[in-house]
Amino acid sequence: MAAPYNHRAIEEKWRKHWEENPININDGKKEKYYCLDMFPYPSGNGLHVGHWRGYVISDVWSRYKLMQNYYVIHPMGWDAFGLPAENYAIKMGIHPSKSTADNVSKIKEQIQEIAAIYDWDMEVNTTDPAFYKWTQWIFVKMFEHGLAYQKEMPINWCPSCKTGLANEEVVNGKCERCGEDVTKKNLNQWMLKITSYADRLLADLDKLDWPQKVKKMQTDWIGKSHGAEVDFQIEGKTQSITVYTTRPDTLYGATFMVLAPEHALAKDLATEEQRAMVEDYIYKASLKSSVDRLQDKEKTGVFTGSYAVNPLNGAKVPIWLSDYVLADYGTGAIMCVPAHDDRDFEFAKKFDLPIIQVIAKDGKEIENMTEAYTEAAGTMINSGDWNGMESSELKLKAPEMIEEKGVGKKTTNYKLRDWVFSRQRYWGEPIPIIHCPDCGPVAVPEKDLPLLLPDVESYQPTGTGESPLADITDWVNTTCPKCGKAAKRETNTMPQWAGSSWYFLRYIDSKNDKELVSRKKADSYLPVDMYIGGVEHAVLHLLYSRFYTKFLNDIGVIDFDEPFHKLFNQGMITGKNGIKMSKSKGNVVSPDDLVRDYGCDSLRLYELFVGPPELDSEWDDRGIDGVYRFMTRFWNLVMENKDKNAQKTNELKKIQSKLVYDITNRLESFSLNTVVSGFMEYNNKLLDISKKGGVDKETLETFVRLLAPFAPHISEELWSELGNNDSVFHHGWPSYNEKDMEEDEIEIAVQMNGKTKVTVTLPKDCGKEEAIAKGKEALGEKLTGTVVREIYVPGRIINIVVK
RNA sequence: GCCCGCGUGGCGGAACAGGCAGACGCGCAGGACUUAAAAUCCUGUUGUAGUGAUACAGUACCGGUUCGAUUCCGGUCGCGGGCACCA
Repeated sequence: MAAPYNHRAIEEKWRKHWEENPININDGKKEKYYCLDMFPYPSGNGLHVGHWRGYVISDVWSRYKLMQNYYVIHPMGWDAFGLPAENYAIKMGIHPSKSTADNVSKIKEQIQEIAAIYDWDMEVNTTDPAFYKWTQWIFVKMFEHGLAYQKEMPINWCPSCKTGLANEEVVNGKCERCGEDVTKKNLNQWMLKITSYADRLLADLDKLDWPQKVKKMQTDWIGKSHGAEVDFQIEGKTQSITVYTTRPDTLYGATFMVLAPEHALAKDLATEEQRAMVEDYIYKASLKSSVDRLQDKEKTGVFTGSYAVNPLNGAKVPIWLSDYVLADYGTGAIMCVPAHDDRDFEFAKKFDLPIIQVIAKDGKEIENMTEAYTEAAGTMINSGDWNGMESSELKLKAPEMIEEKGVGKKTTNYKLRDWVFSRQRYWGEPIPIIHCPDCGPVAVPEKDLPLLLPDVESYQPTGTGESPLADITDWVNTTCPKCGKAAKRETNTMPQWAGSSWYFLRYIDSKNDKELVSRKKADSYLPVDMYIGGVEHAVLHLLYSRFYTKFLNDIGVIDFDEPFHKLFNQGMITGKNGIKMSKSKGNVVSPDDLVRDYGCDSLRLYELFVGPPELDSEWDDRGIDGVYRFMTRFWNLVMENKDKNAQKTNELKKIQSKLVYDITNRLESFSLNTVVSGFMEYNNKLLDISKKGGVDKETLETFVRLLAPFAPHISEELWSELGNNDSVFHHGWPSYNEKDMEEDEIEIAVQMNGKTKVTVTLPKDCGKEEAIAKGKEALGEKLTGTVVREIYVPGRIINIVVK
């Protein structure tokens, strides 16, 4: 009796073996393949089975590429700065530098349980000064190129995390991290001018092999629109108000204007009688949080008392203020066409403002309008010289026509805002700027980088809008690098996204202290070929990384302008009923016990078997038994047959080729759950054959080679049991023989009126006449009625249509 | 409100390109082995009717295209996700 499957002994043996004899070697000749995981932040809770799945998927893919003879770049690192790590530290009362280091070593141990082929020599950690030196260096370069600038403005503020947030970090008016309602706070902030890359960020999405969903989310986030800016002269003043509209075709229907309460002219426009009301409205609007602003569906507003002139027809239109107009989009002012815009319609109804239709729907004006007609479809009416034109055509031409008339210009707009980059927190990269009373903001010289984060006792956020660093006077007080006079350091830190926006560049040259990455290495090993991670970063990290990459390309650090060629988003593993795994819900499944009881190989297979990798799956521990049974049976199959010297029959030839064909196709299309079911299915077939006679060695070896990327330990062990002395990963990916898969006879279904009645076995190249005859014969007595049509699709179906 | 995706047994899920729906696995039921249990192996497992071969129904619902629809088209309902006053 051969040895039973002992996962613990086997896995321990091969882990040690791989450590001493690495299987992924860069010999300088092989083509590279860069397969990257989204690096984790070192949470104190450790890994759960959901994290595992992503890492298993990327490792399977990496090992597959390895077997296809690539030099595989498959690194891992730590996104250790930022709010989650700091909040954890505060909660536990441990200094973040210590708690993150502890968590990193804990998680690293867990990640090593996966037995992925990570190259730990490449490891990076965003909190390592040797790493963040370059995070700061990029900021300095952006500052020098005018892409990092300061601005005093009301920004999103999380009262619980006590810091400012980027637009991307506010989800439904709440803080992305802690769920607290986000308020506004007026702060002087460092901003990154991501908007100057808006067009390229949008256009280059076409180049990427990414899920449609993610591309669309980025497209929507960038939110490019085409339209016109139109100038409305203020009555009795020399100034005019510029509005942005995507519907210049409706300009004749503009019956009033609305300015955001924060608009620069808002106060000046108030007449004596209206002044008190206007100032009251502006004050109240400033107190509203973004949640209030979202939730208050009911329109509010105040009349300024002033009027403007419609530049086309000279009509006098009242100027109102309302918080439904956003101050930071377009010009912060809009022209209102209540007949053709829902929001303007609602506002006009509430404040009893005139409604003029300028598009005739189906050739006539709508009587008793109860809602706005918002489509650009119909003939123009009440529109002076535009009357009779088609609205959809006019919409496209109007911007130029307005430009010709000298009352405005054609323009585009984006929803994307510049990136609020300052955080009033301790645990981040200090922004390397010195504020000099004479020179203004001056970058810390490159020779002084990294600018170290000072080690302090008190790192709690202050909540005042000042960073905790502001209290460290010896650190704050310095001299200006330009003029040498006394100056103060910037005390805000960078957001968590700063390090993660470029870390993938650093892995391939992680110890270089002269450059961010050597150009030679960058040209050889970058960009990333396959990027695997959750979909939650669709607009945050993935947009920021693309922005950074384009900038670094522009300044010549790298020679490409998109970081990630292909993106795969794995689904989430949830607890029962689709509830997200979390410590507070008590439904976290740790991989540790499963690895102990079933082995790493079984857990790897089961992580894939639970469902399609791109979809969310509910975790159910029980299913792993099935995978473990498969492993045992396959083990027994090989052990029983390895020395049998069984003949290779035609049947076995066919099975071998079909196995390679099926597994490869499923793997290529990332249908990893069906790869595993395929292994089970073919194993069952071979067990059957084994009972009848035996399975030849080549078939067994082929199976082992295919299984290797999925279950590496057992595959290496069986590979050696089959008499091989080297690693199974050095034998390439198996190929199949088309001829061996050909069938002489094919069983096909015989239908009557499209419903299958019987099956019949036909020769491979059976002609129609013979096929129909055999089909009818097989139907026998079931064939009733008059035959009106006979359909034969070779290899697929016979269908007899009767009446 | 707008945009995107998805609805298949008791459960997770499969079905290449419009051609035998339910592969594979879990669970469950019965059997073998065992003093017994676990493990293992075998058989069955969409529903209804029938001892049975078999018949009919069936991929959220209604309709269409087709010899034939889980697959394509239109509509309805349900679930999930994204955006959310962006003019």
